[in-house]
Amino acid sequence: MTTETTPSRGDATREALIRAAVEIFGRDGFNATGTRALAEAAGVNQALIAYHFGSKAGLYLAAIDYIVERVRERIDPLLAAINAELGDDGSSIPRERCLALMLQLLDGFVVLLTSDESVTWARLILKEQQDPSEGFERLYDGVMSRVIGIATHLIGRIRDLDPESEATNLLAITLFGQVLILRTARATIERRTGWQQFTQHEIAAVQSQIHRNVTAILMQENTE
Amino acid sequence: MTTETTPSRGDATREALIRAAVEIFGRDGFNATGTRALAEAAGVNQALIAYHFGSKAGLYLAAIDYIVERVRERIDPLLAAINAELGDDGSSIPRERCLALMLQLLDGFVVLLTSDESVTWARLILKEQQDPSEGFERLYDGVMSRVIGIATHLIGRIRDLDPESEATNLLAITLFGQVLILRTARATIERRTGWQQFTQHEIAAVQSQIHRNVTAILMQENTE
DNA sequence: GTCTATAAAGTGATAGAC
DNA sequence: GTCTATCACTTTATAGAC
Repeated sequence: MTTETTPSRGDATREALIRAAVEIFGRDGFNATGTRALAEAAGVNQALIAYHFGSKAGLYLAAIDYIVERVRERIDPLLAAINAELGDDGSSIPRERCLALMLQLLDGFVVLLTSDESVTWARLILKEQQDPSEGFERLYDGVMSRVIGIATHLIGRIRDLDPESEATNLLAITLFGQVLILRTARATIERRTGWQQFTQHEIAAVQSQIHRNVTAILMQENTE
Repeated sequence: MTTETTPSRGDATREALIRAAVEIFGRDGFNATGTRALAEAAGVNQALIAYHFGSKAGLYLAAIDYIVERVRERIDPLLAAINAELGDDGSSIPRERCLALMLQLLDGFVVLLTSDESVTWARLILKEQQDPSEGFERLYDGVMSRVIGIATHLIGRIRDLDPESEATNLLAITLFGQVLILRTARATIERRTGWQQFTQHEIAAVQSQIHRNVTAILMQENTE
């Protein structure tokens, strides 16, 4: 009657395949991943991939959409809170408060990037950054543009810059670079710090370092 | 007579295969890359991969070694110059000079990471960071450990920290994160800045931003 | 919606001629 | 050192039974 139906057997199959796809596509890449490996990991028959998603490529895009949804579940509340405080044109907010919001945003990203699930997501997203496919559009529109958009907005207020300018975007990018390195240089960080996984201690250490760096960068006197 | 011989036909085949391997393994990953694609890109016969390198895996490791050599050609002079100035225990060097050396090191990395060749290298290295194979050992020992080793040494002098400590390594990692994001978030940066490639203007913009950030981070008053 | 079976094309490695 | 031809598998997608 409506689009809201009770979960059917097919829905369970779709879900199992998508979870397996995020894991296996992320690890091996699209071309190196076989439909048999996907089906086996999901515990379903190989022919069901074509039935439910049309093709291996269809399953891949479903996996990308799944990642976007999971990431947005985590960051949308944070982004909404910042947006609400910034308001339509609440340029009366002091820069110290904007810095605090920026640090909150980065803290959220540290937590996200140190979560176990993010290992798999990061692998897939990194592949799309190096060789964008149709999936990158969905990642960019769903996650990246929203996050950097807020960050440039905050930075614009803090340092009295045009949020759309090349310089502001570049500054935002270098700030996030400090956090994203947690996943991009994964193996090297394990070697240098001995960290095998991120517990409360490691997360706090990273957040504290990021706080010091970002405060120093954004609160320094104007130069040049 | 000696190991120094004139280049033979086989040497040209080896070189062509390695160049093709860096390109194609980097783009598609090890498992998704076919020996026929490698041979065709190199303009040689498919059977010559097994003849010269034993297997597809042998060619892959030769490609990793090739990248390590090319990167070291570029960074070893810089590292040697810094090491020479630091000396055996020249703790008399002022921290301002150490900051200048740190900025030189990061400038060199900006130039390296904005070069056309580095697009391909970065793809392969990123894959090894996410899923380390035997190749990662060679990358880490040949490049990463040397670079971060120097950086933690410099940071130790500038901020009076133990170069081996977790905190110093974490600080060094966040500094390099600002630069490495140039390649890791490749597609997003193109979207936000409109930069299609890195010319003199883009390189200067990045270096200038990194200078401001790193100076602010390393020269701030001690906190906490 | 799920299964088995299979068609058509692709895989890495190798044998053997030159 | 390079070639062709081929072996033994694996691949995606689909046809058709249930």
